[in-house]
Amino acid sequence: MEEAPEEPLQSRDSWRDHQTWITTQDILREKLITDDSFSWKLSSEGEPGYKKGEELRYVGGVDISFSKDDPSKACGTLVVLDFHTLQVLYQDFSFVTLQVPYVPGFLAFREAPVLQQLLEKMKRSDNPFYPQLLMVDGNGILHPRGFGLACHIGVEANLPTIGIGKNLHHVDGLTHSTVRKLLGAEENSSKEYINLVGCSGRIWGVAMRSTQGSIKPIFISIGHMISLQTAIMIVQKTCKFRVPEPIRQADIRSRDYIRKLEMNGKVT
DNA sequence: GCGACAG
DNA sequence: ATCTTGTCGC
Repeated sequence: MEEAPEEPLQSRDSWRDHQTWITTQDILREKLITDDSFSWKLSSEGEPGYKKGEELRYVGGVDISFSKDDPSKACGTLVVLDFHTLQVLYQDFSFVTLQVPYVPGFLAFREAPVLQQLLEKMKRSDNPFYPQLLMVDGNGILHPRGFGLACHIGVEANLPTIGIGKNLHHVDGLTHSTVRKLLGAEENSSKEYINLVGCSGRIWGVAMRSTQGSIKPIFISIGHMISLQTAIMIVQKTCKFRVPEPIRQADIRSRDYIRKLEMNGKVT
């Protein structure tokens, strides 16, 4: 007669968190700026009356890598590159234990805190290399509620951001096969990128062949305070390989950092 | 109903 | 995200 089915306590809690997260995203999204809203210029050449120091120079990149032994141990990384030379001017790491799980659509609640802390540390110390623009390993508005990790960090740090996805997050009917079809289409064969138009007609970003002849695209979407057109241009100018340098350097150095820790047995 | 689903 | 070597080609 003991028929009371085991109350799924954990699912009740995670449902509550889930709703809180959605509310948070909806509130923060009201502050999102989706066009160019920065003081620097892209091409200072020939611009009448531009002031030196106003052009884009410091481009940041953030990424997180994980321990292979303990998936909750992670290394958040922030790098800043010179926009023109693509040389790394600054790097910083934060080794942390993450308590929040990865849930598709809620990546920011897992990864944003560490990355924001790295930005904050740089700003507090008035570091001259503080980024004028940040590229994020994860999507911007290409997200179920139009507010991915890049938007989240952009709004909370009040910084222009661009979202870079290495895989497509299925949104508004966009699928892997949709993109394959579009990129493979004859009329698009010469284009470097194609708009990601969902069933609703909304443009969520672009799929870009960042390297000549590369099959696997990257997915660019706006984060905060930047237009898609400008974002595309900047990504193109920072791509030596498939992934733009700020993201790639953050990724490489982040893995390197965590690998060295594991070598010294500091993780396990 | 089942599966898909950034990192 | 992470587990993983060599290998084919410019």
